[in-house]
Amino acid sequence: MALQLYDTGSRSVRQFEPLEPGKASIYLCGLTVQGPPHIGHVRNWVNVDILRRWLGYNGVEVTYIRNVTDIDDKILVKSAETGEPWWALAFRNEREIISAEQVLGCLPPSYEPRATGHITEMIELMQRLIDSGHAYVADGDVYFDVRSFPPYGSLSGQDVDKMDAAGDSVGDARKRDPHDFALWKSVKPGEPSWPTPWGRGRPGWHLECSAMATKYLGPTFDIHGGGMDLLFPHHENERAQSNAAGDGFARYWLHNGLLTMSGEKMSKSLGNTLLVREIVKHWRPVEVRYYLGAAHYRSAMEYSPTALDDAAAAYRRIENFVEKATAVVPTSAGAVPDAFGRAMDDDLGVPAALGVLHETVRAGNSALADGAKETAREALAEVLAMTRVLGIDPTVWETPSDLTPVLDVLVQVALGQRQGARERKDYAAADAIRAQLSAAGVVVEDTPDGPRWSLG
RNA sequence: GGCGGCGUGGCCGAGUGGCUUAGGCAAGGGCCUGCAAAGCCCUGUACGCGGGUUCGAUUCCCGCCGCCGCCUCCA
Repeated sequence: MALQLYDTGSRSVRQFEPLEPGKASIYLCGLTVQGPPHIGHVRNWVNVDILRRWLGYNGVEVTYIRNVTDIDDKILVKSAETGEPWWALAFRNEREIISAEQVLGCLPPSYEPRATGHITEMIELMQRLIDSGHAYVADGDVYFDVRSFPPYGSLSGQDVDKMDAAGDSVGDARKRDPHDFALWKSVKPGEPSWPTPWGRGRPGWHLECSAMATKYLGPTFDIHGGGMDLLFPHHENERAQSNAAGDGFARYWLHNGLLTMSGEKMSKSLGNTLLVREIVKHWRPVEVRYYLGAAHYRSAMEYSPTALDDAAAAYRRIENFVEKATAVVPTSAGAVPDAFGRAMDDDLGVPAALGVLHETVRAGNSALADGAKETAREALAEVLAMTRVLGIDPTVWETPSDLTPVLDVLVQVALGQRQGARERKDYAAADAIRAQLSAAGVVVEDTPDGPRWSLG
């Protein structure tokens, strides 16, 4: 396939050539399960989901790993505050991640490894780093020696000598260099710990991703993703650990633009979060998904309810066409238009791809109006193919309830009466019926083929 | 102080050295409709500011202003 992706590592758009033709391996930094997921997190998942679906459309088999960080400082702090065991708190939030992802129609990862389940792999990696002189032990902590790895900083474009030192590092005599970071933290009273050759303790944040990515995807794999905010230090450190240990690690680094709210990054620390479980109370999940996926994945995005309303309206336009066309010229998904494919191949140009989608919808609507059935059918097949790639296929998202047939009978009775009134030219009575239905959420439209109703 | 990015018409959001009016939403006009709704057609004339390069810049270069992210946990 002709997919090109912007690779942060080389700061350029590169042809995507997987390690193994026909297959692609993707690692995404998941969440530290200190809290439930907000829409900034899901934006990232939706974008990866679209990448995955596009690869799948092109016949590429994807292995997708997204980790769960289920042990870290914040989880322990929260646990101490509330009295809920750290593992219960972590698991509760992990389950909500899975729920949020399902609600927004993301295909589940191939696997979601937990940090606490991979201590052995982390110890092995640390041992390799210590043996090769890239890590050292100090008072039961294990640190990565950044000066031993000259490329350190090049992924994120940082120069160690010009960086501010981490605030908590100043005066820390255990570190050889203030920029050294902890691979492993020695045990503190009351905290969970695991045994290592250097004493008991728990993993630092960066180590786990290297250990798990290479365990499931191999020493070298295709794509490593995550939010832009993880580039430094997290991804820089991951790459340093793995490359220093001799692993090729990620071949393409993809970074997702951040979602801001009131002009600031949406984040748990700042407290300006909008949770997935909250937003889906106000908008249908597919509309939320359309909204989150509509901007280019690398662009910054400022949350706005108005923009969400606009996105919902845009999605309904597609949905309306699919409903109408399916009733007249039913068909299944065909191939996507070339222009759509070119847009997607260009670093996942979803905005441009949506342009093609909407143009196809317009052509389809025109064809329906003109009675050009074959043209309409072709448009529908294309629209279904495109919406499937974007994960917004209306025929999948439509969830008729068991009561729909019952409701249909009742609405048809009312519509029959309305038709009678219209034929008598008693428009006041006809409109009264329509108004009553509308008040109950049943939207009635008159079409050349008779009235149709839907739940607005 | 260092690094990266952004500033497009009412809003969201693409893109390019001179025909693309990208696309969506909203608005106005029209067609259709008993009236609506949906749909279709038409309309807005935009690229932060100041220079420079060029026959020509929104698109390239320089400076400035404003905004965002990272340099500390964070998708």
